[in-house]
Amino acid sequence: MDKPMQLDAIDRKIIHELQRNARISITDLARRVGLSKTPVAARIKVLEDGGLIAGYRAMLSPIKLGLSHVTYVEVRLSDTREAALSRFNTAVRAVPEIEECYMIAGGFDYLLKVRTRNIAEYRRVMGDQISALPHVHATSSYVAMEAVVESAAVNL
Amino acid sequence: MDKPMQLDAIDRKIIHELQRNARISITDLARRVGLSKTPVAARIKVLEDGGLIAGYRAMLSPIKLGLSHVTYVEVRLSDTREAALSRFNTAVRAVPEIEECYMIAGGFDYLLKVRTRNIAEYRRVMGDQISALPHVHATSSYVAMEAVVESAAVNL
DNA sequence: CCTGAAAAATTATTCGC
DNA sequence: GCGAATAATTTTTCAGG
Repeated sequence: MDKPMQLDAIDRKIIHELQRNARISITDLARRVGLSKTPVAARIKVLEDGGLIAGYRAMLSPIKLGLSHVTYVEVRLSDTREAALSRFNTAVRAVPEIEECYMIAGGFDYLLKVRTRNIAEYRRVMGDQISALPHVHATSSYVAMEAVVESAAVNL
Repeated sequence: MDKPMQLDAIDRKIIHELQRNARISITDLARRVGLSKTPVAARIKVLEDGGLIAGYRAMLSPIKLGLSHVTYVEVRLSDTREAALSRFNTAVRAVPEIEECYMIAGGFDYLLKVRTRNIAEYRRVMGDQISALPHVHATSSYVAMEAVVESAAVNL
């Protein structure tokens, strides 16, 4: 699961279309990329089996779900040895409100993106879940006021 | 496009399944939520028309695409009047390497998530695109070393 | 490696209940 | 909302270049 795959122009067109609409039929897709259905179906299978296409997902509107509160949380750990980092990573993955988590260069900090229904729920998640993550030493919260670009497609 | 929709338990099951696999058939979906196909198809249409389901997208592996470099950029503007913010927002949406952009409370800062092929490309994007965004006064970059949680599903 | 058409399998839709 | 029947598409397969 780590090396880039070799893609030609047609593969790129295919993933571009599938990123725009995961439910497009092979018939439609073949027409758009200028090939017949047979090779298009075969290429999709290669892309899926190779892990480049990791799945197909419905995009849900957070606002329509009432999940409009986004906060970024900077986390500093008290222990940054490998075992501690590993424990932290595992625990983070078990908190569903954490939509993203990256380890940041420079002092072994983490940046979390947390999505909740409102501030009250955010406080609860912060107090109950995030503060309780292993080895957390300090946190700083940055509240989002407006989503200018949200979960954009990957730039091909 | 702004008020939360009213959902019952079955709607929630439907969107949960579609978030897991956008290509599931109505036949399968109906079986999983314990209803017949007719009402499931009707519910999906309501969810789509209401904007809760915003679309269906193939999830691509950034690593397999060779797009493994993630940087968060904190941006401070020199002008935070409404017209300036609006200009900035519009310009941000035109940069495909910017995957996310939120306006952050407290001093009208922005937080960008930028994805590139490598550091060299990041420097180019930073120099050519981000620095050139309207009213940018200063930026700070935070390089991600590891993706612990990446583009997780929305927590239902 | 692709084409094109035929065949086989599924799927979505439309009813009356 | 159910379930069967219809109708429409879709995926797969295969011979041929």
